Amino acid sequence: MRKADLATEIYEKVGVSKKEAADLVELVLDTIKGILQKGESFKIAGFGNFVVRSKGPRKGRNPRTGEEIGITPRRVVTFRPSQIFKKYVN
Amino acid sequence: MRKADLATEIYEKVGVSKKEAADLVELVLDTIKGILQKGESFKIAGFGNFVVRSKGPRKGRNPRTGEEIGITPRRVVTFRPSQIFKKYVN
DNA sequence: GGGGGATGAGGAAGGCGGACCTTGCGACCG
DNA sequence: CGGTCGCAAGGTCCGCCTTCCTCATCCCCC
Repeated sequence: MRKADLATEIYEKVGVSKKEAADLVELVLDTIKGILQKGESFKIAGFGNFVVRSKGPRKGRNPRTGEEIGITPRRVVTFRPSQIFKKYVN
Repeated sequence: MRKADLATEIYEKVGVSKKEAADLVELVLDTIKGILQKGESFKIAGFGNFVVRSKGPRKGRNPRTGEEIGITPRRVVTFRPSQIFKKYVN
């Protein structure tokens, strides 16, 4: 399932052209991306929260050589799914 | 930042009414939610992937009593942010 | 637009599962 | 065609997950 497939689903749901569907998908996602890039968390009831978290330094390693390397502190975007997803246990 | 704020941002970006903006936000998010609820992963280049993962049984506990409780296996929706978010280290 | 009812979300304690993170290249999406 | 993603191995550390109550949000209707 990719972005194009999402556009298709929306195209089938609503009476818009495939291009319009693709455009608005792009618009919404891009807007969310912009919000997160500003470092701001983002909550959607009945869906989940995008939370920007700060991670401290850590040790990683070069997967090829196995050499240890320091991982710099950074901000990461995490997604906390809504409770509703718990229903889909199986 | 909440869903209503996202609608406002989109309203400012594009020449649509606030209600229309809210509607299409709802539509896109709801569609994504539906995809994930079907247990299907969902990739968006330059944004991130929603991956449905299966989690095995585990032990939790009642936070009030401290009593141990078994956690049933389940499917969870995780979000793997795109590489582009790594740029926003600080 | 504002108020009220209803639904959803967060937090607390603590242990452990598992996700993260490194580099570089091949593959594939866009 | 260009840019982005996935994967490889392995250790560390983080955040998940329980229950229940409170608060905020949200939706609806006037």
